[in-house]
Amino acid sequence: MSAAGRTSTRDIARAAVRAELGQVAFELFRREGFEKVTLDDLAAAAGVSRSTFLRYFGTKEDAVLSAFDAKGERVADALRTRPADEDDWTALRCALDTAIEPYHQDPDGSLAMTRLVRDTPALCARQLEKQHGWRPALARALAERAGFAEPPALGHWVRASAALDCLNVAVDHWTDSDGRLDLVSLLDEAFAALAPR
Amino acid sequence: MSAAGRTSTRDIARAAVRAELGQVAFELFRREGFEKVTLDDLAAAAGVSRSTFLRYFGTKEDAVLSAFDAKGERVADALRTRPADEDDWTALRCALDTAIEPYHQDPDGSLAMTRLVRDTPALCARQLEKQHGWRPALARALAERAGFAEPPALGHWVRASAALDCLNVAVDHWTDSDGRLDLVSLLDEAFAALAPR
DNA sequence: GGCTAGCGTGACACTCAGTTTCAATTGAAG
DNA sequence: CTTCAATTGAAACTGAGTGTCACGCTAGCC
Repeated sequence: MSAAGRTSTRDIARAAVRAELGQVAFELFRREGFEKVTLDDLAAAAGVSRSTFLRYFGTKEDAVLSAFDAKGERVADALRTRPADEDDWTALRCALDTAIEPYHQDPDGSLAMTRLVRDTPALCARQLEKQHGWRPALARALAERAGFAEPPALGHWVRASAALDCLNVAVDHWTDSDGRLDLVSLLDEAFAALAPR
Repeated sequence: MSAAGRTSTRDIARAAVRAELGQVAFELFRREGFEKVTLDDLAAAAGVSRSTFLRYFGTKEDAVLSAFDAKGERVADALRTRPADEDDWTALRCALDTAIEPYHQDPDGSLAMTRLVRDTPALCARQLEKQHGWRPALARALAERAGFAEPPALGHWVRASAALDCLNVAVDHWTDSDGRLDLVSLLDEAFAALAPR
């Protein structure tokens, strides 16, 4: 969308270019390794200038990780649509179905992406940072569900964080199994591991 | 320690210089802001060359965060000394007392440090990354306690991660209260928030 | 159908973090 | 005192990210 809010022809073109650049970057990173590839390499491979590349993605990491940006909000939205009388854990678990959808849509691509991120410290760190940024929205969504006004309570923060850990642990194990294990079961198992006192 | 294992005069000097450099960096960052301060500024303020500064701390972030490096191992060690029949949550909660000790030793310094880190995206990210690196040791310690041989089960990873979240949430709230709330109570409360199904 | 204002782009210069190399110095051990 | 290894500082280099500016294309307007 442009600043005015209307989706123009230009915005569509921009999104297409962005997707294309991201794809080129992903393939180059996979083939050569993230740190071997310079911004100049990326720009050359994509047929644009270094300046342009950096205008689409503020950093090298974001060329690959910008796909994650919307995820946090989507999970928070899913959380808000859960029935009000549902307990936090069930609501969180169900909201995370939103987050694992892509892994079912495109298992091979997701596997490759997860591996690339896991094997690249810079990407790993940046992804951690992004996920950390999801927590306020999740905690706020939990607080709203509880009927509280704004400031989420300590418990909401803890449960939001723990749920994200479950997601990460489940995805890690799924990746270690080369995508053979069932991600839904792993996620259930992760949540279950939180329960026993 | 030098490579041989013996602690020599040089090693003592090194440690002293390292502590001094860290202190200078911390004060400069607090006064001017992390990103305003360049490596040249740091070196000049500490009276050493840029090269030397970078030899002591591989990155600008580590000048302030290298204090955290040992923490993960210390918590894992504390975990291993807990009675074998204790449940994971109790053991984790008690092991984390090791981690919050510095906050009682030097509340003002800890408060300043926590704020600096929280308000500086680069430091926040780097700290997150370091903490992420603690999880393997914690998960392994839990697995050992359970009598299992090496590969920690999914549940161990989940509980190790959740415990670290509790620590972080507790410290965040403690910081927000300007250190007025009791960190031990906050940590207890955080762990309690994990329980209710 | 031209005109123009604005956006996307490329070129370039710049700052700064981090790496590497090398020569000079220091200080501990024999 | 001499020798040898470790510490340091100087300097050159790579690469990420920022800022500026001028050019060209295109959408919208008369």
